[in-house]
Amino acid sequence: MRFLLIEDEESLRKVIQLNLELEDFEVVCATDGASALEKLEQEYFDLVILDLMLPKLNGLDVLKHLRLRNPELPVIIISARDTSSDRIKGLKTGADDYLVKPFDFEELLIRIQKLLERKTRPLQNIQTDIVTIGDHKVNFKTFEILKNQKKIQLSQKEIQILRFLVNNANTVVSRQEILRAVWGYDVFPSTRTVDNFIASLRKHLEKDPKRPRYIKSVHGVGYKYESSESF
Amino acid sequence: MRFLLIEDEESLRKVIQLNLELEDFEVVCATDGASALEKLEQEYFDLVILDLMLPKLNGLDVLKHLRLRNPELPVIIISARDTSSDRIKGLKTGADDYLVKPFDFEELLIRIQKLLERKTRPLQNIQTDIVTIGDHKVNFKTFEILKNQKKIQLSQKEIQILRFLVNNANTVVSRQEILRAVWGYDVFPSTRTVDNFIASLRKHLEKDPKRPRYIKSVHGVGYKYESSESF
DNA sequence: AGTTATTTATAATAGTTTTTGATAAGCTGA
DNA sequence: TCAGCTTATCAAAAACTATTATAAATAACT
Repeated sequence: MRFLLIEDEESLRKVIQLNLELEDFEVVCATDGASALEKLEQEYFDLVILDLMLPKLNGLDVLKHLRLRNPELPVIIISARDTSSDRIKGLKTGADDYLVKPFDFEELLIRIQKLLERKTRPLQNIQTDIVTIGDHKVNFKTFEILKNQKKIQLSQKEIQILRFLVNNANTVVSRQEILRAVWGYDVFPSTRTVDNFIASLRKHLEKDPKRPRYIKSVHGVGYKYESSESF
Repeated sequence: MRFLLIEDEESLRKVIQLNLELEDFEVVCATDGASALEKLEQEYFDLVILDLMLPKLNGLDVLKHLRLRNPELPVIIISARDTSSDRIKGLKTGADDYLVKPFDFEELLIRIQKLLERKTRPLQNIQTDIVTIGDHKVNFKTFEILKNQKKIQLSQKEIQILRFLVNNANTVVSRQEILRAVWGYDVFPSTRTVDNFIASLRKHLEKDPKRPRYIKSVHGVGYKYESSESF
């Protein structure tokens, strides 16, 4: 689990980070609103801990911006402000929980656990081994595509990327998400690499790779596998 | 939706009950721990609001009993006790949220809504990701507009601005607010840029872009998305 | 080791989106 | 009504993103 901790005050940040790491969470920190948004665009996180009083861009604006792209990501606000209207404002803007400073680390931990418990990705993880895409049949078990009696072998990375796209059918996924899903957390090649694999998947699957019917690009965001109608 | 409100102090109980009923929830009350447990055995509830200081059987014990039978039922504790260890004890015993008295009714309502949302998440999300605007359907997940069987891809900024407008339906938002929410960083383009995106959204969504029905201009202030259900 | 296939990087080109600025049109209040 | 300010529209420039081909690095196989 990877968290983004957005907190400008150094001592508190260090304490929270250390404690979360002791609980075996991976913690990335940001110390102001602008850099937090940058990280949110570029990396994947499972949960965000957000201080409201930040330099450059205040916490609520960070939250608004984040929610436009990512309506699901669990966000816990930590703030010294403790009036009812502060809490209401935070929750209304889209935070999942609001914790008043100073707080016990244990309470933060419990609230984190409660949020993560609920986060499950249902439907999309049902894995079938053979998927029909147009007039091709993809066998994820044997790494083959069957196209009018002809078999084509896909490579490891090709099939993994295709699997990820198919699992998230009709949803736009960013190159970062693909990298994380296929390569894992640590060592990434560049996002251009993803483009190359997309190109070769299109060569295999699309009648006209220049006008893809199934693997679509979404400019500025990523790619999307389109199966049926998405409405 | 049927709630069980467990609170012995009459005036507070009445206030909460009345307000929840105004929100169209059905509210059943219990005034002590024993009768609360009895009701929980015999009737169905979608959510429980639980005061901790109760005659006969204290709130935490009620919660313990309840959880044995019903590990999923959302429970919100309301309590005058406000130390960290009280809150931790409550949450650890299995409450989903903990609200300190005195509280604004609005905050209780928001927290209730957040809990109920999560319960029904899978289905509800599909609904909130697709919004109908006139005879168009906007899919915020795929960045598309469906307009008599035709799909149109929206750009990133277009969809984000539209989402912001829709999130703030029937409220006037200034260009500055749009810039802050969508661009976020400290270097902004001019507010004219917003006008351009509004124009292109109108081109997509409005029958007659010169006489917009949904995305209205409010002279001197900004724009307002007027949802069809506002009257 | 040598050969082949796969994966990653790079760079030029093509394609889109975003921004700007100029001008026209629209509102508002004295 | 008219002056002064706000908003709409358009086209062109700038900024950014995707695709493609090609080549280098790595791994896998015989």
